[in-house]
Amino acid sequence: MMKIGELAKLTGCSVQTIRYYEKEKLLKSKTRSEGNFRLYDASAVEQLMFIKHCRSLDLALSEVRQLIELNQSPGTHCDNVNKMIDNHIEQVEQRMTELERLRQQLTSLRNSCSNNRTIEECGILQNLLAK
Amino acid sequence: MMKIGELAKLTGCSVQTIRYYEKEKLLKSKTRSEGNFRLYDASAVEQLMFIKHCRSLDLALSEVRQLIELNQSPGTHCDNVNKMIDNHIEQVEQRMTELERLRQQLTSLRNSCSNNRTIEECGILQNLLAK
DNA sequence: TTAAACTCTATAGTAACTATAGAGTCAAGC
DNA sequence: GCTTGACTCTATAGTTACTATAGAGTTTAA
Repeated sequence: MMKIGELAKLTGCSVQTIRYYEKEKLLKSKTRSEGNFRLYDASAVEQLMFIKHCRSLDLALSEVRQLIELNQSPGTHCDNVNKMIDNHIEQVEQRMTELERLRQQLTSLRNSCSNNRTIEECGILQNLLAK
Repeated sequence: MMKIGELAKLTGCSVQTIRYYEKEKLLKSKTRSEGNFRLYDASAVEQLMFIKHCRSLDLALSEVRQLIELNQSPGTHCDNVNKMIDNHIEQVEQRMTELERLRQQLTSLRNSCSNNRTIEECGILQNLLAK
């Protein structure tokens, strides 16, 4: 059994994050020491790495919570897992489209000003102020 | 002079947002009515549209605040404006790169599962749980 | 005059943490 | 046995740009 600091080191999560996940009911320590310290076993490392992996894919904690719950019913269909990932891919693609449009707007704005101008002459500010 | 509701309608901002911008020192009403209602003139519409325009480009309110301040010194150089936009473009491009990587990972994850499987067989969960 | 529509301030909630404060626990060295 | 330092505990506030109340006061139209 290890204390929270060791779990943090093993997983690369911060101690506060682990406590936060506990508060959010994503990970619980099975026992406490006499001095009220959280104690974890190897399965906690697995569970936390699972969360970390999900987060690296930008899944929300609410989605991670759903996945953990789904994982408790091994016999049921996994359609909802597939749907979640499909949704997520769609969101990512939508955001990419938005950012591409944004990039074009910003680039065109940037091109409206050259160096060595004054605030008064600044093409960028003129554009932002227009209409 | 108009009240906050009319300003909101003219600019497409919500009433609460306008009050929030005031709190954040981005926009102040010059006077109040006898009954303590905020009163605005045409220049407030301009100022608010400026903020809205900046926000549509995803500039942070702190950056908008800087731009407003810069705009008060017409004679100085506008290098900082240009730099801000350059920085912003860089951030957008960086985020796009991240999202592209994410999209690939999610797609590959999605391909690891087909329909009509159980949670136990789910390729996605297996991947997420793996080491 | 009364009801509806509007406005005011202040406060809490959102997401996923991070960063304190102030107190308690534990292990090592003297 | 005592102290020091490293660690842990809970609780709370801060981050960003709003949104959504609550509870009170103001104004306008019927």
